[in-house]
Amino acid sequence: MTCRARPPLTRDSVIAGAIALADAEGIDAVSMRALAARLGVVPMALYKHVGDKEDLLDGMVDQVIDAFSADPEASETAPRPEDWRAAVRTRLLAARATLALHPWARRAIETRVRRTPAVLRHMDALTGLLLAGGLSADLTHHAMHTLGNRIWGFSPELFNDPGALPTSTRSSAPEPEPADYPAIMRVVTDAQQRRPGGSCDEDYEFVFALDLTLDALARLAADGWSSPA
Amino acid sequence: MTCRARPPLTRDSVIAGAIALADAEGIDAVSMRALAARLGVVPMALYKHVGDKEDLLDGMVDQVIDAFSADPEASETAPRPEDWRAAVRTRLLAARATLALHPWARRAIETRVRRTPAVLRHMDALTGLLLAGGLSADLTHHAMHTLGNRIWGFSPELFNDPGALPTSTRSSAPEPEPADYPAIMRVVTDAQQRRPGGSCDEDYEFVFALDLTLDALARLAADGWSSPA
DNA sequence: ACCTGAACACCGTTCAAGT
DNA sequence: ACCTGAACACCGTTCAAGT
Repeated sequence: MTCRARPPLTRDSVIAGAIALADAEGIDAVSMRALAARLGVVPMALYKHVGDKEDLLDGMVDQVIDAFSADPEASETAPRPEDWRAAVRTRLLAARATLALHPWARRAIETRVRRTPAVLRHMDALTGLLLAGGLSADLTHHAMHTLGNRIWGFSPELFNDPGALPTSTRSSAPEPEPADYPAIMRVVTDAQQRRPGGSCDEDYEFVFALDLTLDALARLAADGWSSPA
Repeated sequence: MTCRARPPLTRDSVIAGAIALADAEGIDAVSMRALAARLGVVPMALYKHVGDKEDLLDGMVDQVIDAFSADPEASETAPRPEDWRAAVRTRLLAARATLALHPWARRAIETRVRRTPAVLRHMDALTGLLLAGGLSADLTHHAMHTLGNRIWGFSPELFNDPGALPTSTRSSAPEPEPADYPAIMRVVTDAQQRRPGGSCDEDYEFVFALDLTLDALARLAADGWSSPA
């Protein structure tokens, strides 16, 4: 006899379970076995719904990106093509807001190699905004590369240890002394005076880099930049 | 009786072995057990020289970065502080050349969280070039964040599948049709006409983004930019 | 000081079988 | 169609022991 009615698994419910697990316990806790246990099922049951673990991770990223690539509001926020900078900015900040809900997604996106539908949809929307803004196809291409991972709403982590900056190897060798890195210390000291909390304001750095890039691209576009050779 | 004289392991030789293994078979082939086998030793012998696998990976990244953070020529190439843009450019292209020899290093760097001595040395040298060039500590800080992973000589991968662009989920759902992504197709078609090989010229994209960023920073510095509020 | 052997608690994935 | 059980070939790491 069937003991308890359990809604049958689907690809989406398996992926949603994996996202919930990653949100709760981090991406390292997402193993096929742990996910199966959480869904009240034997590990092998998952393989009817996802091809393998890579496919599961692709699905997780796709489902998260869907939240902003589906894009309910982008059509309202970019009525005029000449506002492409504002439109791009809005879209990338929306991506950033979504990603903030799923801290594991940043690293997961970096390691994905497959281009899933939601990923393509977001990239296409962004590319479309640049083209509509009057950038040439060539300049648009370079613009996408220059934006890089910032199209997903995150910047690379630079000083990424929470808290203290200089950390060292576990064994051997001289411990890194602050005095050995005077230039870094000067910058860090300045930043700490400006922001007593201590570490970097990642949101500010994201916007700074984004606006710097968009400004520079707008200038190239206005100058009628075209590829050398 | 000792059968064959084997030079005793050291931390550096263990790490060098891991780098050789990663170069030959990829980073996924680097397991403690496979590395031990390659070094003709039992897995547990490694733990006398590295703390754990994380420490091994930190060591690998550190040893690779050492190749350009040790920096024999940088002192010659940046004699005049006002040439900071050229000096930064040279240093990052050197980093890129080193990284090209170790394709696995890109992903390894992205996942590292520890700041090892060679990492700090490179960051400090770069920070120093910007400060010497007359950028304020604050602007230098934002510059480092803006450069992001490009300080290690790589850009984020955007269309990173070798060959064809649109790839899909393994199962279910509509296969992504090129027609669904008209903006991407326009850009890709344009790029392919320009470069019949097909895919992106990663070297060109790296330099494009780097110069765009350096130009924009130089302009801010010349305008005496300072942080709002 | 440096290396070994056996064991523990995990992985992802296959295959053949159940309902 | 969907799920199960047992097994395979791996992991990283601990502990107590060897030389």
